Amino acid sequence: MNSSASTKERILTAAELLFAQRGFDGASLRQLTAAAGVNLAAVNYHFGSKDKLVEEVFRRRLDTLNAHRLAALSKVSGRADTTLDDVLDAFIRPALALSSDGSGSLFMRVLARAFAEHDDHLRQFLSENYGHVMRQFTAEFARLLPRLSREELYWRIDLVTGALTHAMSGFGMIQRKSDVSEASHREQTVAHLIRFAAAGLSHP
Amino acid sequence: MNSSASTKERILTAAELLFAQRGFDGASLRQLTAAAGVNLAAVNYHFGSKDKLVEEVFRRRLDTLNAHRLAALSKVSGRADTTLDDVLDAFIRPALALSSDGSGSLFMRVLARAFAEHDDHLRQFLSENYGHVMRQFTAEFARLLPRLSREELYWRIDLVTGALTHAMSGFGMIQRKSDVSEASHREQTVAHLIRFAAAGLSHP
DNA sequence: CAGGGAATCAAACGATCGTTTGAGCATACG
DNA sequence: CGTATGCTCAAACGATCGTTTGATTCCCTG
Repeated sequence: MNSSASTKERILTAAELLFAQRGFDGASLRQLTAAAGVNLAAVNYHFGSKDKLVEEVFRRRLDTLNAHRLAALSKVSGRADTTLDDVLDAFIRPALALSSDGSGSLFMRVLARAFAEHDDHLRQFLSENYGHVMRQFTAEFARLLPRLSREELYWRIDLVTGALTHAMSGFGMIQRKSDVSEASHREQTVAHLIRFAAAGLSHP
Repeated sequence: MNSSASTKERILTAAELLFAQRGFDGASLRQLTAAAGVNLAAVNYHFGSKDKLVEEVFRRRLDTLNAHRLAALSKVSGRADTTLDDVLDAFIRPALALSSDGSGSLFMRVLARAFAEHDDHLRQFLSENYGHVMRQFTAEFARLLPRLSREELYWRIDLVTGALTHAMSGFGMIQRKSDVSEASHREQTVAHLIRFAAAGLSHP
């Protein structure tokens, strides 16, 4: 573990890894603080409780992820020449960029766990802090797919969300071949997911 | 809890509910046996350990689910006039039938949890016992989508799996309107998922 | 009716959990 | 220099975990 980072950062990084590997319940504070190289009491001192630590793990990544998503969306939102692919790109590319920077894909696995857990408290936290992002994207999807009823649109967005979360949490993610650069591999993956999502959203 | 069922069945039913609600770690044997109305020691007596109980929860549902899937697949497999929708129907309909019979949708949530957990032991158990089903469906998809490379096919099947698991675990599942019968609502949902999956699998 | 294996029971086992405590250490300010 | 202040530390707290034990009850068979 990087001993130059602050105690809080080291805890957050170790927590992200262990939450991805063993789940929120499965990862104990003793494993976690040992991996981070800090004292057991440091979690409660700096974050208050284990639950607050979980929230901070989400906040740290989702703050930048959603900022990037909204920035990308604002560039294409409302324009007459915007395509469905443009909006999906704004949604998918920032998440994949997160997955590429070292430990980033771990966070998508943590997010997949949060979806699988039907924990009310965690869902409310995510909804309160980051629901507006989904709302903005949904509005733009609705504009580009006027043929779909609200019910139909929600259905398809939900299915696409499931597919993307599943894929980006690293399940069947095709391994990068050694003769392909990291950047071009990511570009291929983005194109891949966009094509799938666009087909699922806009099929007749 | 149904006091007429056997102790093993009552444990399995209560376990399915609590595993869906709180996860495999989060649901304790004390909560579980109390909900089932049996003694704490009954789990270890009848199943050997908590891990074995988890496996039995999967086995009970997947045995019949996969039998139905393979039976439906065998009716359309290899025929010249079989369509993609036919194969998807064979895959989706049995799962949705499971979701409809009372506590069945709980099992899809348990399955979604199993996907989110990257637990090696559980994944190996599922692969060993039920991997052949996915292999048979994959072979049939490959036959009907000869244009796709193996890599491309695996990608799309993985994305579809994520979408279906996500949806059937009851996330955004549209509530049945009171003026629609259960049977016709299920029929609509099957058609819905098939259309989405077909679009995602076969798009150009 | 007597005997015996299967099932259930209350109770306890050691281990591990999240959290709290109070002493000890560092650095910065009057 | 003395003393706040922020942080780290080992140790302990009570609670809960999965599992085991040994006695007791149940029910079938000979």
